[in-house]
Amino acid sequence: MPSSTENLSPTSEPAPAAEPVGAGDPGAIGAQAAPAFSPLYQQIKTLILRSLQAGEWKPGDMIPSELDLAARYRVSQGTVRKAIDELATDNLLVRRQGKGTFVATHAEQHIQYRFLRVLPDIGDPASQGPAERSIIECRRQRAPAEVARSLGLRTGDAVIQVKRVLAFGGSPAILEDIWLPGHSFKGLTLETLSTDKGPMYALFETRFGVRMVRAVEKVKAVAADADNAVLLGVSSGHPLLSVERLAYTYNDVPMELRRGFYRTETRHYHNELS
Amino acid sequence: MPSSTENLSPTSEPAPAAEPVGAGDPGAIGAQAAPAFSPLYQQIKTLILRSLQAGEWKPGDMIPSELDLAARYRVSQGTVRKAIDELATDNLLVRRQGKGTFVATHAEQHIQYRFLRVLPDIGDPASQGPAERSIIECRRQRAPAEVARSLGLRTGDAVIQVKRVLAFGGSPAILEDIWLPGHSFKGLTLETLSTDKGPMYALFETRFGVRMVRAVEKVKAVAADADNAVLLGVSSGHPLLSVERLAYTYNDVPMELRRGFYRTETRHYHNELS
DNA sequence: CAGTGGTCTAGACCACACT
DNA sequence: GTGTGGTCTAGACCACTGC
Repeated sequence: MPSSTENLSPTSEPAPAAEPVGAGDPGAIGAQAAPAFSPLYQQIKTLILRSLQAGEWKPGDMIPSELDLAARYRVSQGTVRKAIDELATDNLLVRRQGKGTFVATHAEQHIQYRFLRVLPDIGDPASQGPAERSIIECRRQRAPAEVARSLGLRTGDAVIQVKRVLAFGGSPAILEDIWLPGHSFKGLTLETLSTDKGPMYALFETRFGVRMVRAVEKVKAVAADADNAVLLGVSSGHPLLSVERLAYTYNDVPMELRRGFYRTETRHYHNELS
Repeated sequence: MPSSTENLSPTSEPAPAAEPVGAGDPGAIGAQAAPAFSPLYQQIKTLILRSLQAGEWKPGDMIPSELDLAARYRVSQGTVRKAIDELATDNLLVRRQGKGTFVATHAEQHIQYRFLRVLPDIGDPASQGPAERSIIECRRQRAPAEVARSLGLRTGDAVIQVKRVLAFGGSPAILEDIWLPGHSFKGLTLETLSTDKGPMYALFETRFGVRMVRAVEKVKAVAADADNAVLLGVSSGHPLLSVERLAYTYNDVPMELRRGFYRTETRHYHNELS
């Protein structure tokens, strides 16, 4: 349990005498017509996000109670609640009644890889069992132009490339190429990846302090080329789903580019619209 | 603007003397251990949903103000607010500050077909221009087993099948087969579809009172068969994205089954994960 | 100006989890 | 029991819209 008063163990927050979060003087910053009005709860949300980025609370950790945070930021519980509500619907935090509010993590993610949108055509999601992963290669290299651009690097910067195959029930299903900024993933080796069990994104959290928060995917239908065909056990020209993913950490910083080829004869990419 | 007091023009709601929405006696219904506890705002949400289904407020309409609804349901404004908040995040309602809260609609849906997840690989979304639609056929027929099962009908029940092609810049891009329950779409003809401008789902709202609320899609990569190849202007065997959509109205009632084949050489299916 | 949604507060009470 | 999040209320005030 956290210490009773947050102020007794000051972290990076202003001292007790601090202001109630920029109260009462909206628009004093910009000289121009920028409306710049921001609700209190939004500002609180930003402060919490900052603590998340700074690693003050790590994935899986319980954050201070709403009352503690309200005292710390000098606002009412309701305002903190609204800030946390939004962070929770963004999947950055997880509320657990009676227990507390926790930093979301890719480990223990109920019963699924969090971002993997593949389901078997028939049977329940669990029927395909866990994915069997085999790393084909993991090497440090210079970023090709396109990869660099996506990751916000310069061409030639160090990146780590991982190539792997996922199989279900012994049958290869997904071939993935993954690019990671070398700077943030120093020390990632084939050995590390091979010994690890559990989602790759969970490994990123524990070993590199990188938490993937959201991602964008571009899906296409393509014909298998010779190399992919061999690795996936299909004939050349076979239709495959091409899934290109850009994953972001906090603050919309891109941290992973992933290109996957999916066999979809007995499974599909699932999506919900609303 | 709505009349000042809702009670003076009672609709289907209980008279003024009614109870405050099942207050103070939780669990009095079931004899068993069913916890059955439901927050007040959830009950309000259900009541609002019921009014939406019943057509008391139609797509595009403004619903009564929060204060009016609070009076009508005998709860505080805050409780109504929370109910509306959830309906708004579900895209069933749209809040407009200073104006009111409105029933969401597929017409005027800012600047896009609401459920079409296709974007050009390069350039901004608008660069592909509006889709050029050509209806190939529209016929009433008996539901095949699989279609009937998806739509919750019996095999052989009347359904309307629509086949159409969407093109961008004169180049065919999407071939769609659409199945609709005949019962709910009486009078839908090729003529109707051809003359109409605007999203098909908007037409469904105005002409048939059917509003699509959410949908689920299954995406696969397939090879074009002879027929599809001709209609899409590709060679047989060409990789296509197969997108199977089941769309639902209020209350999770399935109302449309749609199977699309997408050419994805210069565009992609876009998806956001979080 | 009045009417609408949006924010913020303060306090009471409920439901749940751990000890 | 104590502490946590969850619900509900009531009222004050702000921001935007349109008359």
